[in-house]
Amino acid sequence: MALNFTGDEGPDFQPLYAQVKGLILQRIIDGDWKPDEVLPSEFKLADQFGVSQGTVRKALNDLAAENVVIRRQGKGTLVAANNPLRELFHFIHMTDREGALQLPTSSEVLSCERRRASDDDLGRLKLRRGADVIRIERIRTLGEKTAITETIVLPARLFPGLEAGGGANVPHALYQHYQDAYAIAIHRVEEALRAVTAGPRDAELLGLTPGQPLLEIDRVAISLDGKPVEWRITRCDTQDTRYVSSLV
Amino acid sequence: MALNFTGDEGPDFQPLYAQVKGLILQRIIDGDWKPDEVLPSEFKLADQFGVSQGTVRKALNDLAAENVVIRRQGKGTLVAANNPLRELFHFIHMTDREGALQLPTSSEVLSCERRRASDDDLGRLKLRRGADVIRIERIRTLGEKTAITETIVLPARLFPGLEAGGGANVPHALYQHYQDAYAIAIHRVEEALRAVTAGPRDAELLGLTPGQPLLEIDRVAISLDGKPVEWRITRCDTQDTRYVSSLV
DNA sequence: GAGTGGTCTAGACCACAGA
DNA sequence: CTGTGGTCTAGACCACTCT
Repeated sequence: MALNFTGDEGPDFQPLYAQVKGLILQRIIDGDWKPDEVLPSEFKLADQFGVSQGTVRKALNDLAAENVVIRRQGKGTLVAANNPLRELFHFIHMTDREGALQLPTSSEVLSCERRRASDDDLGRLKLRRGADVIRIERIRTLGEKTAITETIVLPARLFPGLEAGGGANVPHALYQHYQDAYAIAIHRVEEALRAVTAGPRDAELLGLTPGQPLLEIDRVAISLDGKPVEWRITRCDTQDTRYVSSLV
Repeated sequence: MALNFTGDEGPDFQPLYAQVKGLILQRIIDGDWKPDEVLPSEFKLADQFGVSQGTVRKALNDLAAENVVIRRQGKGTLVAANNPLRELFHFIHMTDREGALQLPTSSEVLSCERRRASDDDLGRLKLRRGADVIRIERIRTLGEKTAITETIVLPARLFPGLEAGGGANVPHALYQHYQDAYAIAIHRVEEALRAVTAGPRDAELLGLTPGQPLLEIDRVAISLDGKPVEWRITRCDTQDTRYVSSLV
């Protein structure tokens, strides 16, 4: 066991429960336990790691607070999966005027191709110069209306073959696809918002007149191991919708 | 002690630690312990409530996770105060292009008056028909530039005298003022964003040409006891700034 | 040195899910 | 019925803050 017990505390000392948490997280990242699978019980993990059940419990509760696992009494501790429900709770922020969550209902891929990463791509996705990316353009509907244009940039190395067929393989629910087809779990997203004016292309795609205001959402999606794996720019008509953000 | 122990579990049964948490929260709301004051130690609270120290600990840790209190080893458990630092961490979302937090540096009150609440005011602040509100209009600077117009609506009953002198008493840091002058602690905010076009008045105040896009932030601030106490509409020029939102 | 919260352990009983 | 996580308790030792 590689755990630090009291006595050999180095400069990067971590409490036992944090070490246990890290080990469990690593095994989830490695795919030892896959999404929707049940982890061993607290007592079994405690035996494996040579710590008390209470210490494992704290580690698991921390991971649950970070939405890495889901704990259910009587059932066990599951690895969180990027299913539509999770997406709704964690990654959807658009609502209608009354505040009810609006999940995009469909999408149409306009283009999908592999190309050399631009400087912006390199910066956002922390790639090395010369890396390739897959770039997808699509439009999405919110409610009844085509209200969203999206440009999605992915490291080509992580998503081999995704660009095949010009986007014929690209489903609507991308995060679920990343998980199921590439074993990449989106853990959290960082978003930066601004107001922009619709250019001629946006206006045409969304049926607006150029110059109308759009909400631009610049989102980087971060995987379980903390690396940026998707950069997405969403432009959204907010005449009938809102972006909600409830913060403490 | 009004605590439910095992046996008299009604339909609204709550675990002990949740009951203790509620009692502590209520005493903070009542002002028994004021912002920046130290609560009694875990053992003293455990004695007062007739539970074990571990149960109090869980209650306090929960309150700390909700930013109601701050726990410091060796020092004690403090009631969270709306100081500039807290404001920066919890309520500021504007950054510059590089992502560094931009806190508004100054403000100028344009108008401040008491009036009958509009229908929108009633809905947002959950007031009864006929209630009065205080309505403040001001502009704020971000970095070097006047980039923000704000309309703030407050229930007049909660903030007596705030409108005196047409806003001469209205300082820049409002949440701190609510806390210090009116004992009202802003606990969290709910925000809804959309993109709008600058009207003639916005354009004039911010030095823009009408029609330019602005980010509109519609924010309701919620006090510790869960009631809406401020409604604020912020319009912001996002040419040089971004609104950040980091969500799990 | 005295007092605080932070960590770790051990054991008890309960509520829930599923065979 | 068995096994799971949820709650509650009790006690030990450590790290930090302040006097």
